[in-house]
Amino acid sequence: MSIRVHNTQSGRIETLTPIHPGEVRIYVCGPTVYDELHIGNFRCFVIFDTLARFLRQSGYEVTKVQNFTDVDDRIIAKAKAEKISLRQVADRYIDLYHRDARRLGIDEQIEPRATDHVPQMVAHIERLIELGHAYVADGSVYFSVQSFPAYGQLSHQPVDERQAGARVEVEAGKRAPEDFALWKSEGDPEFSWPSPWGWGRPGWHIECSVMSADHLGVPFDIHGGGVDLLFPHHENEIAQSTPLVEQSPARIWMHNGMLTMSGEKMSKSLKNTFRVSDLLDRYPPEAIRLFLLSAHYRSPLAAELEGLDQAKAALRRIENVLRRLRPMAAPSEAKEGWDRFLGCLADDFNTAEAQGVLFETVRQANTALDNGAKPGALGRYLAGIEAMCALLGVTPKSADENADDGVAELVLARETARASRDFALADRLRQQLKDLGVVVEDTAQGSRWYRA
RNA sequence: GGCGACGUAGCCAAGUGGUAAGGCAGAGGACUGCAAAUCCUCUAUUCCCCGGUUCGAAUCCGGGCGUCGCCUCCA
Repeated sequence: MSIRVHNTQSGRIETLTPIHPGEVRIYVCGPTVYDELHIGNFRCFVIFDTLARFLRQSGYEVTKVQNFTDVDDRIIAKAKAEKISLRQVADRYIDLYHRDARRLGIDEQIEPRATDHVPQMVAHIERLIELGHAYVADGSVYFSVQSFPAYGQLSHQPVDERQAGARVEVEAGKRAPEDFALWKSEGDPEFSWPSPWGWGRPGWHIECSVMSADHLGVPFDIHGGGVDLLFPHHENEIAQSTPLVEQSPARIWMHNGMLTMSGEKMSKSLKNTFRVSDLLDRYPPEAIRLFLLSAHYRSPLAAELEGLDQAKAALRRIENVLRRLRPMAAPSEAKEGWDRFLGCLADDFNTAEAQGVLFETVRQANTALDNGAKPGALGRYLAGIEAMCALLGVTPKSADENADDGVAELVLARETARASRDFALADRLRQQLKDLGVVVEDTAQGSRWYRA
């Protein structure tokens, strides 16, 4: 099955044709680690994590890189304020990222740090100067946008029309206002690295060009990130990478839409963010993933608590059907719904439509269960639902039902009481179990219980 | 001002020419000692508004209105 995705650069949905057959190489713009991340940041990471799972499932070997930008004005400001090193600030937020990412089920990936690639950045910048695309001014180096006629191709925005109404950064040394810094002169040795142009630190965009080339080779297949990075970040990445390899560094540029709050983009500056760690206190991580994947990745998604509540309820529906299915189903190679599900994802990674297939399959499985279907048929449903959940990363954790705390005995005692129609005792035992956090369900096959 | 999206039920959200997926919430019914779970039916004759193209449009075209994003740090 061919996989089609939207490429911002062409503005079209294109068939993914890996540069190296059988292998897909992805670079995702990771976080700048100056603070704890919010759920909006994670929308991007969860989307591309899920995309990688889908590609692996489709038979590709996937190499995925998601960087940490660990040098930046805000990180430096924090380090100065707290009188600690740049590295210490970055480490702190990288650790917090990992804590949240692990809980949200983000798979292992290559996670390079900008400050570990400074020599490569210097070499890259030197080459740009040699090629006449960059110039030195007062110890800083700037990319000359004028030297790159294709500038604006990604954001579809001609350079000269971009400036009306826009605040143009006035920076001494720049030859043209649209030029951007590759290397910034920096006096404080605590926050700078040696270079042919004196002590300094990398400009914003260069780290992604260098790390993607370093870890994936250029060109690579997919470059991902939030649509807010389209301009100028990705535009600048293309400008500074293309001259060295004579082609755009990435074949396909994918951009996810913003998570919004009360109609506005969620962002630190608007102070309308939810920290992932706070949400994880209230919602299971699988519900958060289900929520983040409930809209098409290119659409904006409204992050209201109500949406999370709905996702939590939807997750419970999955939990319930799995609990019903597992004891009844025979192992199965065939997976109900699976092909349709993959088809949705192959069509510009439509996770919203794919979730539709998942829940349709859930309903069919429940119907089959109600109608007393054979273990083989139930197995197909179980295998399908489990596979779909696993790909989306929303498989509910099954409670540990083996803990030796007398629950099994209580459940058994209650069943005995029910059998002798001593409902008063049965109800007392139900309450006792409930106090232990255990829910008992009576079914035709006997009592079933789980920890709520 | 420029560029780009979007506007589908109470809420979230698919669907890009053939007569409205899915989830949540709500109502009724079935099942049930209780409870839960589950199933069935119902909840948008209609997809922001107005024109146009077409046998036929939520889907294409034109014009409005509204919302959002980017142009400045930003996933």
